[in-house]
Amino acid sequence: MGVETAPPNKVRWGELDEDDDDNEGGLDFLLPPRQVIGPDNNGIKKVVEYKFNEEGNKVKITTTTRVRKLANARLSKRAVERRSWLKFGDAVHEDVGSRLTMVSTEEIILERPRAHGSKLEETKNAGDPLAQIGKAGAVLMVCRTCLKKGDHWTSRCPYKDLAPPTDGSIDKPPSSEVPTTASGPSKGAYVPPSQRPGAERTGADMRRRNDENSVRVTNLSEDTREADLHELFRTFGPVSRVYVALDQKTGMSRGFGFVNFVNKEDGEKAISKLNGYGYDNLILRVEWSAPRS
DNA sequence: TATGAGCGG
Repeated sequence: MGVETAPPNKVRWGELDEDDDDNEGGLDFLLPPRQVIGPDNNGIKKVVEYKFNEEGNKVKITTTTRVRKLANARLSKRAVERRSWLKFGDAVHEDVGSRLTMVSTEEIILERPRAHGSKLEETKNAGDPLAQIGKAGAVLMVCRTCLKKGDHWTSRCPYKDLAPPTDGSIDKPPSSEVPTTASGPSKGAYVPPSQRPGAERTGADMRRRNDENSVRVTNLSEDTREADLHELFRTFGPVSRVYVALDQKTGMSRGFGFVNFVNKEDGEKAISKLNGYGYDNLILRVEWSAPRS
């Protein structure tokens, strides 16, 4: 009386004792005791027990099981703390500890970007405050070279090779001690060799993108490298960039590439000389490239 | 087979 008992049907299978399969016969006292080894660090638990089988022979039974790692001992302090948090949302109706993970059935609408200025966008976004963000973003795009707003990034400035804006233009303090790139190198400021007056545009500068005078080369053999293309095309004049399209996954050449010439005439020459030229067993196709979208 | 990668304030 008054003894606390576990509620019926609330027994967890994992806590069940495994020796509820007593063999009738009552000879079990003749057997060595049951041994439990582990669980070890990998959660492997071994149970060695002895029984009489149906023919009355003594048999040894070894059971190896993987047990769940004992929870709180391995949890961080923070994780233990989290367990006492109040449940919220749909989970308030859940029993404590009944579920660690909730599956959200909430519907999440994802906006599909649409071509700018398409009819659908115009009508759908009318009066939608979120739609204004895109326009605000355009205003944030201010070229640091020519200061034009909403047209291009600094790296794409059509005037990037021309003189930078002079002092006295917008937003500049009249007499500033602060060295600026816009007003040319200040005394003693480091200027990379590639940017010193008279420096030739080669090597490292080739990475710099310039879509002008871009020549597309197709039907390249798969082992053509950018260096090979450069060798081949540089004979016509200074080359500002060489690119061989590679497969993102395999790293293999996709068989085409681009060569940018500093001077348009050199591109013309290259096209007229190299288009149809046999290179590595293949006939090259060389033509002006369409600007990339 | 065939028109490049990535970086933003």
